[in-house]
Amino acid sequence: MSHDAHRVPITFRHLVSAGSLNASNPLRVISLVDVDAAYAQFEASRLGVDSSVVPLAVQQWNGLIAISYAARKFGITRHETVESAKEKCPEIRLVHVATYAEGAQRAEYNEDPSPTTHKVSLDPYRRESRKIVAIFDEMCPLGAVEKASIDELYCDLTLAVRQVILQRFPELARPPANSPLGLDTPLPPPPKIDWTDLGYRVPTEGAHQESAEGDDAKDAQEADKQASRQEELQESVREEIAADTFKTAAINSSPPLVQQAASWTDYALACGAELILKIRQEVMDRLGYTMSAGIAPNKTLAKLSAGMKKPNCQTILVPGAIHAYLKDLPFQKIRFLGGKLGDAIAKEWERSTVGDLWSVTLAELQEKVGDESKWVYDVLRGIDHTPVIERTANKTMLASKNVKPPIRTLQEAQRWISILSLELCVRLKEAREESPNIWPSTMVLRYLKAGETARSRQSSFPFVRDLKPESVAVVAERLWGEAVGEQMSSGKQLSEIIVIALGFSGLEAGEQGQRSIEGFFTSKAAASNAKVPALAAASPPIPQTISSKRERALEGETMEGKGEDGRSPSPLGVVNGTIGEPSAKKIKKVKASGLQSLFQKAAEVTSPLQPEAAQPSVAQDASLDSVSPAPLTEEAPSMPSWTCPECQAKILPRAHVGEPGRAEEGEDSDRRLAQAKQDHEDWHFAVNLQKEHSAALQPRGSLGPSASQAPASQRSASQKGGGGKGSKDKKANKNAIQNFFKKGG
DNA sequence: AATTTATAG
DNA sequence: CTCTATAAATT
Repeated sequence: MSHDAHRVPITFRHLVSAGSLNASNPLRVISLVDVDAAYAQFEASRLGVDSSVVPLAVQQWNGLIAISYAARKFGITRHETVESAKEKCPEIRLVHVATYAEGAQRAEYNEDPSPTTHKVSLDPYRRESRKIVAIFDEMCPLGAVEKASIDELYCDLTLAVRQVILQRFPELARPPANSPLGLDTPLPPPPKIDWTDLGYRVPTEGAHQESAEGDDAKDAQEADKQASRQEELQESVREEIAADTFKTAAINSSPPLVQQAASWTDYALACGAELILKIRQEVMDRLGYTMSAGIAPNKTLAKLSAGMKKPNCQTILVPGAIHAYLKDLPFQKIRFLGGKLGDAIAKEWERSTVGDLWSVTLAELQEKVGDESKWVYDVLRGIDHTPVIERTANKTMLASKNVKPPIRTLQEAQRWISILSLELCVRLKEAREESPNIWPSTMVLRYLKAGETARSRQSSFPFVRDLKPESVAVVAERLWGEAVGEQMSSGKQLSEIIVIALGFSGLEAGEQGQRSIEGFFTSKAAASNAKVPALAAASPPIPQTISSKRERALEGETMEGKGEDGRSPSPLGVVNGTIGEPSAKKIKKVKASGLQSLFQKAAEVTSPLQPEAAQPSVAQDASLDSVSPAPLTEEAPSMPSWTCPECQAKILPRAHVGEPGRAEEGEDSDRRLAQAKQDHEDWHFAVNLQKEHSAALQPRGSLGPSASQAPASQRSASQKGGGGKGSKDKKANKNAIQNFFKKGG
């Protein structure tokens, strides 16, 4: 499937236009990075052992929740019991997660915690996670960093890559002066790429490739077949460990591998790989953790790629490799197809690989999966426009406990509530170190009675600068009382509560927190309680509604409404502010799952420029221009000229030239002015991009092996203890930069 | 505000 | 697939 011929040429606009900064840009570069066996590495580090060599597992009660790669070689897997693991590897180092004990002020590594008295704590891992995220934030100043989980994050490297390309090829900032197509002039042929050290490349079709890295993953997998020959296995594994072990695959040197880039897309991905390599090295240097990464044109493919070579490897998936790779991939490995949706599809068509489903039409898909169909259809073809959302802070935090034995009395309830309250308190406090103004608008108490379904009770939660566990507990107990209190208050114990959870939601970085906070006080002012208003008077005057409705609306439009796409963003969060979405809804909705929004909105955006998979894409860069609504809304439609706020240049409507396939019935000088403005802004964009100094990604000599690390001096700024403030400023600055680019200057 | 659903280690 | 966490839709 050599569809190169069909592919739309990559133009200057794609490289240089702020307006082209959308999910369809062929130079889009996304990465998913995850910490290898995260908890195991974290614990190993804490204990001063090398988790790549020492078989180690993290245990939670009697189960294992993380297995070091060294331990995996013994065939030990997640969800295995401690006993079973010891059988497979008698010398395995087992570490129990930290726990909160009654009366303690914080989670600790207790000797032998019991589920009857302790509560598991993942706090230490969240802390490490934050450190890692901070490094990414620091080193990806131009792109969004989205924390996907405690050990995974996405980053959008598109801008950083553009910057690198423009630094290396300054002449690309402007199309040739005499080019009639202007920004729509195709870029010159792409340069060569030195793949040395950039990671494993998923083989492109036809061409048999060698891995630039070791074959660690293969070795790692190899031992996974256990059964009766456990002894031999242990033996062989030991030898293996003694012999070589963990090559620092991504860092080792391999014979130079220089190739002509198949396209600028490939070159861009290679640049992304350089960046990720450096960040991974930085994380290794500062924190000592290995990570695996995928570098690809979108989130789905980046995630798949990251899983291909582990641990400590990064994988690059270029367009030319997508088709062959997806063809035989079990489709249920695709993100979000691993659950019920995937099962439903598998059952309906009795297929298992992505390629198997290529023959299913969109219409057929719609019949069975309704609103998700477009997303599914696209993702099966390697297309995924979901944006990387700048988000490193959580919106909710929940501390839950499966209580054994079940709670039967108020005293027992209070005991667990105090522990859960403490944990929430600790976590909120730590979250505030990063976002000082963050506070939860709501507190939620969830509980599960034996044999029933979960229930919950919630109420608004007041802002308190110096939050104490007791304060949290007061609210929690009130909720408890409302929920089940009466039944057991008088000592008569009824229902058995087997799960109790306490959480915060509506966690918002008070950007303009002041206002919000004031609003809270003024609206509920009443409670004349000085410092700890509502809390002191726990029961009666708790504010009913902090109604963050306006804030949500605001968030939806301000932040996400823009998306990366200028017109139809598909943020994970926002579902309502859908743009024009008339048709999509009518189809029967078999699933009605929470994925719909995500899918359908992402799908909405057609992606003619998508370099991915079998897309016989059709040309129409035109959309890029229509993407700039800004000038139209902010200026009088009839305005014959526009003055650049940046340089005061007076811009006149663009002359009639170029714009193939776009020759509408002219007359709209407005449109041409908008174009001219866009071009002008693009120019600023390019210039600024060239000026900007990327701390992380320094251009390395044309083709040589990765050049020296960016001098620490250049990026030092923050990082030290007082990280709180520093990282905040950093983030603000970053947002400013991003906004600048999004608005086109 | 309450409840349910989906997903993922 | 023990438990824990998160996001979001529905009502």
